[in-house]
Amino acid sequence: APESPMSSSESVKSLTELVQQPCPAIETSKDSKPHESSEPPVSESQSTTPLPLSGHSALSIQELVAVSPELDTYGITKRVKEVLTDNNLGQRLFGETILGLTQGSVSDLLARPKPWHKLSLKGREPFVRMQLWLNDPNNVEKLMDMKRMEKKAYMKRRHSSVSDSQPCEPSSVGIDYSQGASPQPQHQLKKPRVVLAPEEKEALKRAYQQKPYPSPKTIEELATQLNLKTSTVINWFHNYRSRIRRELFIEEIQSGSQSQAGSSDSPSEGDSCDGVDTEGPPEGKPSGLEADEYSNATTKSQGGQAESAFEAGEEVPQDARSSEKTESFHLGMESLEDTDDESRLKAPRQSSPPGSQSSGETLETMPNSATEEDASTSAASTSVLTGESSFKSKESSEKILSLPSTSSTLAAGSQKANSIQSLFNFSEAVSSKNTRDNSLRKKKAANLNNIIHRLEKAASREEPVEWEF
DNA sequence: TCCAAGTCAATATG
DNA sequence: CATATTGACTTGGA
Repeated sequence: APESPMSSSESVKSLTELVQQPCPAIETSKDSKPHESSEPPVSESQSTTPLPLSGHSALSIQELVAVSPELDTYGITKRVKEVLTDNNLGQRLFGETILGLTQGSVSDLLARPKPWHKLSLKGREPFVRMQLWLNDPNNVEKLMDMKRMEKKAYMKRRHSSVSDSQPCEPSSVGIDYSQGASPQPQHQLKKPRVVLAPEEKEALKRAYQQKPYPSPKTIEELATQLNLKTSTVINWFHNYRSRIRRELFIEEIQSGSQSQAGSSDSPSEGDSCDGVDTEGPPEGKPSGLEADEYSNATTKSQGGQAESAFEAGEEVPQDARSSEKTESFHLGMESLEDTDDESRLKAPRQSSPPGSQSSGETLETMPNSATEEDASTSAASTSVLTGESSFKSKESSEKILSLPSTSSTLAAGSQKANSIQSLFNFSEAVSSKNTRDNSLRKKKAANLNNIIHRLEKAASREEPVEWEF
């Protein structure tokens, strides 16, 4: 139903051609790459292409990816989703047989595709596979067959095990865990999977707002205070950072470039914070990707404040799990730093009440590298807290760095390609919904921290890095 | 070593 | 059942 008028179709061509007809005879056996030369070592490793790969061309997917023109990841996932739902094909089947990925990964990929230019070679692979699949006239049919086969196998199995009530057939490979006895005990060999409580996540998010890249010391403290393993805290930060980054990417795609300097959305602006963060559900685009998550610390400043947010958890030695914890602390965000030594500049008392205007600049400064931590922390956190106001500096910084925005200046081969897709410019299609401006803002603020971090890191270096935020 | 990018796989949700 | 979320792990780069 949703429109999908785009005249896309052709863009696809190029890739198809690359696949279908290039490579003449040259057989392969160990490849003798027809291309240039580079990278003599590595590459092969082995098979690398367990999947069908439509018609099995002589080229490996990796090679295809390497020569693939820029693809419209968003458009591809959109079409794949359509085809799958229209034909009642599940992500699991599709993922396992076409992409070689698990259901969860497919779900993620389809829901939040990253723009092509942000993907690594590895990350592009699934998209090339999807494109290939879309180009295959029998794609659906093949998958349907697979589905049937699976069902048949399943039926067969069921049939055979009918007799005994306990189909317990460890079957499969490997040494079964034999004396498992009752499936109750033991299992602990597989780790229970940590599940962070909402309060713990909140606390981590607050910590993130203050310092996206906590020092080992800070991490240690967080772990202790939240009663979590250090590795869990580290992993959480890694995951959170990269997931926030991804959210920013999709914003980038959806809101299309459009980054007109100048006026921008002046209205609103100051207000916002105020009360409730009314997540404007007003009207929604079809595909609801509302996922603001990552930023909803929502933190409307106010009240609370001071007091390291975690103080509470401190004196509760008993096991963390299940315990509700107090949860009381209102977003006190404030440096949880003081707990440790700390000394030198104390974070400004600053509670964040109204009027607290950010400390604008701060970036560009930071010349000295040593001691970073503190300085950046306070600066960053301050701006984050005040959110709105900090924008000023944000924009200025962007200017300084001249962000490339959509960049993606193709370059794929010599422009001769002409027909090569043009996708990727559906920009204004959906205009901007300043609805989520608020959350967007927070995300950007978070991203700013990231930028600052990288700037600092590069500060001690010369070379003209390539910044793309 | 740290980090980012990709994934997996357990488990939430629908 | 299917799809979405998410802590942990794997790779590869510096």
